[in-house]
This record gives sequence, structure tokens and C-alpha cells, in this order.
Amino acid sequence: MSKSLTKNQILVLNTLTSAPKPLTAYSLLDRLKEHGLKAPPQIYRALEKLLAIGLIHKLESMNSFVACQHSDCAHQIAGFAICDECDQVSEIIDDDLESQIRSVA
Amino acid sequence: MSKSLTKNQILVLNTLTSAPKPLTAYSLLDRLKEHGLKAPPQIYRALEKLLAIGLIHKLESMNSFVACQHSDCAHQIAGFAICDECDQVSEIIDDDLESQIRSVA
DNA sequence: AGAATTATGTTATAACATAACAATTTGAGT
DNA sequence: ACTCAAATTGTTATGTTATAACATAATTCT
Repeated sequence: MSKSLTKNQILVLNTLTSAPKPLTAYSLLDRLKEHGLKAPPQIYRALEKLLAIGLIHKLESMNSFVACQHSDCAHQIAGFAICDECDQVSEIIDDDLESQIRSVA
Repeated sequence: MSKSLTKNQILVLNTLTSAPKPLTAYSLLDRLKEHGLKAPPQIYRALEKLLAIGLIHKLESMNSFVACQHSDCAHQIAGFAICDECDQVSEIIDDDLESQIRSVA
């Protein structure tokens, strides 16, 4: 029974998907002002849901969010290579690494 | 020429070392008020230096800091197992995992 | 339709972090 | 010991990230 996304969730997801790099909650808010979003909770609530579903990731070290580059895959552990210059990231999925992390945990 | 720690750095490090769990910058500030520290920059500056030296780690997901449990070791990559209930952490150093991460990167 | 749930909107504030500048201390060279 | 330069510390103000709390509207189920 996976529920479909709501309006705000779609707005946030689309913005992240089309962005070339991770965005902060407040930069999402800026971009979505024109769509009527006005306050942080609207963004954070959408982000929270998208994170739970696995459609996006949070990059803790940047306080930023990116769309998952492997939609609908089963991986829950991802690494990110982050460019020091431009902040572009590429998501790293590696089965060996994932099982290593699980076994250590 | 590794320089010795300054007063504030020692205060912060000792507080982290004797704490049973990670502390935020502001809880460090609270605890160090009695030693005369009054403002966030005093804490953040000490943290920054201690991080650079490798004596502490930042847990990005908690905005918190812990003393390194492997002083003077050469490891730059550490994992943390964080208890959901009490926030206690144990630091994980694993050579296989470390080399895995490096090779993927 | 009516009740219950879920989503949204809104205001205010909490929590985390740093910029910018002033004052003090430390330490090397003389 | 004196002095200048550098490092550390102190202080104020502000910027940035995140959530609490409450109000309203939309959706779904019976």
C-alpha cells in the first residue's frame, strides 16, 4: 500500500531531481516560493517523508538533500563522493561495502 | 612541531573525554560556563582545532562531538554505532572497511 | 453527510554555527 | 628585559538550520 506523493512532496522531489547538486532546505524553500510555499515546515515535512520512502538522501555533512540516483533500488546504505569545488555529488552503491558495514555493525 | 593544546582546547577535550556520550557545542558551553567560557565561538574554535588534530570526531547526524576512542592511532575513517535510546556511541575502527571505502572512493 | 485521518498553512522559537572586531597573552629575536 | 608579531581569547551580533505548537483545509471511510 505505498501511498502516492502529495503536492508538496512532488514539488520538493522534482526540484531535487532536476538540481545539479544537493540543496538545503532553505534553498528549496526559496525555489518553491513561486509555487506558494512559504515556511520551513512545509519543506521539512516533505523532506522527512521522502527520506522515509528512500527517494532522497540527506548529506549530513552539508545539511543538504539529494534525490536518490538509484530509484526503487533496495539499497539503504549509500556513500557519496562530494566535489570540494562545486559540491556535485555522485552516489556510490557498493554491495561489498554495504555488507562490510552491516557486518561490522 | 605539534603544538601543545591551549587552555580552552584542554577544557573542551577533557569534558568530551569524561562524558559518557557525544555532546553538542552548546552543551559543552553550558558545562564550561563555570570555567569562564561565555560564547559559542570559544567552543567552536577549540572543536575545530581538536578535529583537525584528530583528537575528537564530529557525529554529523547528531551535531555532536566525541573524543576519539583510539588516541594517537593513524585511522582517519571511523564508523559509529549509536544507541537509539541513550545516544551512547562506540567507535568502530575496521581496517577492511576502511580499505573498502578508500577503494570505492 | 459526518467522523477520523492526513496534509497543509502559519507563527514563533529553538538549536546550531560563524563573521567581525577588540583585547590579551605568548613567544621569538634583539 | 623590551618590543614587535603572531596566536589565542573574549565579545557582540547575526546568519543558518530545524522544529514546536496550533489552525485550517482536504481526503477517505463508513
